[in-house]
Amino acid sequence: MFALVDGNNFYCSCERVFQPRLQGRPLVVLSNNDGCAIARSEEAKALGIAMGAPYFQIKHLEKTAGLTALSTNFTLYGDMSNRMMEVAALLGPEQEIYSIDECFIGLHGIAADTLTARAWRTHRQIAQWTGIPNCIGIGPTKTLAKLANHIAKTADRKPKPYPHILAKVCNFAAMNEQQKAYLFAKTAIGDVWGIGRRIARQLQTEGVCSIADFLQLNAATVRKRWSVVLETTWHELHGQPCLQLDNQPGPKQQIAFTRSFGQPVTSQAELASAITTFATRAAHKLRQQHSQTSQVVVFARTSPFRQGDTPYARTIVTPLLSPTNDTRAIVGAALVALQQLYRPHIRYCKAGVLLLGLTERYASQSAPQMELEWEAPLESTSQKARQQRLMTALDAMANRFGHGTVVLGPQLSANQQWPMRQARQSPCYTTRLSDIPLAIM
DNA sequence: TCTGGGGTCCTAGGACCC
DNA sequence: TCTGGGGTCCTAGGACCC
Repeated sequence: MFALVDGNNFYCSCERVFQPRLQGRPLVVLSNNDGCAIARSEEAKALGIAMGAPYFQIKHLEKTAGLTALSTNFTLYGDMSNRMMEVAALLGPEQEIYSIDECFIGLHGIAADTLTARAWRTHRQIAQWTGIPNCIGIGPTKTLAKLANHIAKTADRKPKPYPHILAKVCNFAAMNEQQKAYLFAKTAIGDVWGIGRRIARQLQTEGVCSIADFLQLNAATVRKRWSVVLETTWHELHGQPCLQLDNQPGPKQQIAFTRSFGQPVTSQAELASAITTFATRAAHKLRQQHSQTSQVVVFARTSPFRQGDTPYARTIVTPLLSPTNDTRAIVGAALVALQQLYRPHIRYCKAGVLLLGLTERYASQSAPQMELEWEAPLESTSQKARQQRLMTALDAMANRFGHGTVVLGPQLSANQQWPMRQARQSPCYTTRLSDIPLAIM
């Protein structure tokens, strides 16, 4: 058995913990650059604000409907997430942290008839100890646990189609076949984890609208007509587990640092400044997980929304001679790519750096890829050691004093217009001494 | 005027091998 | 004029997730 624990409207709920005046009122948290709504309170949803709605289209609701819009504060959300996960972990012996606001819990060894009561206790503990409202779904597969969680959330806020008794905590294992059949018939196929808009539309044109319809299909047909991925979902919905709990995720296989610009960027120096920053940050992430990269990808593009601008988008992949974790080598490769990519008179609105072909820095089994080079000898061991000490020092300064305390030259070469707009960010209540809230007795 | 960021997995097709 | 069969590895692109 699996449980899925999920914080409701997570970013909004984190803000409300420290600003109780936002309780019961429409609230959205905006994406970077205060671009669009990426989290909405129930009251904001009731105003008809869609996920991803551009801020400039909903701004008027601040005056007319009491809407509050906040910039993202990932430091706060990350810390609140850690606290929620610690409490959620008490539900069972194993935990997979699936995203910032949800985790799977492996429930093996726990008596089936105690599961629902146990989940209710965890639900209340998370609410009481962290202030985050949450829902818990339980099922014999991960997909069914996700589905149970979806039902628990929906039943909590709407009277239809699910009975209110399933609100907040929903346990498939505690239901009889008739009850399950009712829920499968009432749930749209697109609400299932792993079935996105594309596949849902294709299924609907074949007359498959509900989960019940989908379960009627033949597994082989599903695989042939769609994919092995969808067949997995089919088995999981039938109660046959295919997806394991992954409680020890390995290092990431790719690392990205990309940003939209607050204002369009046209000059090469400014773009080089941005790319240098992005590559520096990506290299920092790379070292934090003790990896090295063998491919640096740089892209830049115009806005898909601005009509009248000449559309332009290019991606350049640069393979490296040998894997590295050195910021200077990664920035160097990225800037060479930028020279090939750059065109004047283009209004760039988004750019990024991706690191691919990641390997473990200290992998003992395999010998590292070496350079075949006649002229210059390979870097000496002492050079490598010095280089690593330099990177360690850079990371220590970034971690202690912040990114941008020490930077490579190209990052400074332009008056930086590209940093993000974040006009309305809340304090880092839980992670910065000066931001800790005061309780006046 | 103003529209996010960071991931994973699978598959088809090309390059290359013997 | 006529030109095999069976593999692996890599990459780009598409689908999905939060």
